[in-house]
Amino acid sequence: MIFTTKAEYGVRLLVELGRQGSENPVSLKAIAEAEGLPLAYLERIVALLKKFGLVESQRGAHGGYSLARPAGEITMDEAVLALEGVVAPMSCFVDDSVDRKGVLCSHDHDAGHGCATKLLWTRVQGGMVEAMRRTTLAELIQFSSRQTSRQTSRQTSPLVTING
Amino acid sequence: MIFTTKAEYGVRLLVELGRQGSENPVSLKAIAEAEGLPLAYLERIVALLKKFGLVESQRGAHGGYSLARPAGEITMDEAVLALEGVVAPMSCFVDDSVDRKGVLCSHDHDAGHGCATKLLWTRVQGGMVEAMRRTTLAELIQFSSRQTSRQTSRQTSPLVTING
DNA sequence: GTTCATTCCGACCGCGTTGGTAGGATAAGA
DNA sequence: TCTTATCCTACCAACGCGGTCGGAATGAAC
Repeated sequence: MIFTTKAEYGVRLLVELGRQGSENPVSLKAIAEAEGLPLAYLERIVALLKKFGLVESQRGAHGGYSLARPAGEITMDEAVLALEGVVAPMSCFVDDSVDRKGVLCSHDHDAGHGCATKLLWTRVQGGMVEAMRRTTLAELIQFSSRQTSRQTSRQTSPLVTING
Repeated sequence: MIFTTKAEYGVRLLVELGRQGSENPVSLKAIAEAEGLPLAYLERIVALLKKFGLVESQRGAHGGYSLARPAGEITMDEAVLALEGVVAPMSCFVDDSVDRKGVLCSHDHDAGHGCATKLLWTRVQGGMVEAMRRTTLAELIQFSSRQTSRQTSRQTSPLVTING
């Protein structure tokens, strides 16, 4: 499994928050009951989202959480980054779009030829990040509302079956 | 981290195998020493590749492993599938390109609206699988050979930095 | 100003997976 | 028959995950 339940629960939490509108903050208890998730665990998860500035909190009675921005301006790469930390295919993987020293890798001992897997992990990460960046929270809210009705015709990516 | 060292070691093993040409089989010991990887662990990893039909083995003295197919015909989605098993973003994620029942998800209890994260995970998996399918073993071999020379100009995907 | 609902915070903990190791059985060339 | 290699199973420590617990701080309501 790629992501942990932090990403799953956290995104669902965001969706639930966005679904409520932006009137008054929603308590975690309400969300936990609506989604059937453990409250104490959700507390720790929402802290990640707050630290990253995706949600705002109101303490005390009638307090709760609300989106810090409109759902259309929250992309999933932000959310997942906040929830899971840096998403990298491999522990040795360092994105060298910043520091261009060629191949930064713990396996550089095999002198002569560089890290053989670098190209692969770069592409994989690129594909994932691109998919997350073009998905907004607003889309997820809309998607989860019109479920079970008609089939979503606009399939953005060809969806190759891997587990079949 | 998305993948475990199985994928890392396994792909490096394949690259090393492809680099040797297809004359006679290469022993794991040679690969382990070349890549600085634990031999006993490599044995278990190569077993996965063999079970999936990506490598062939020759037992006994002067035995070893060799690619079952030309490197250009081995795509990385096969390799990763053999090494890591089914790659899914989330444990509840089921690819419904086969069985179209709408949203198959363990979180279907929230009646009315479907699984909110389904769209996201579908896109993420699609992006990953696509990236792996278009990457052949031959590419990795070629890539790892011309390392440290000039910069690879043809960057297939825009590679957005996420950990910056 | 007490009460209650809520966010906030840190410690704890069982469990499964990961990344190895150990030891041997089997096969085949010299 | 010795050596080199694949094969196979069991074992193990360390770590992360998913979750709980207990208790602060905070603020609205009465």
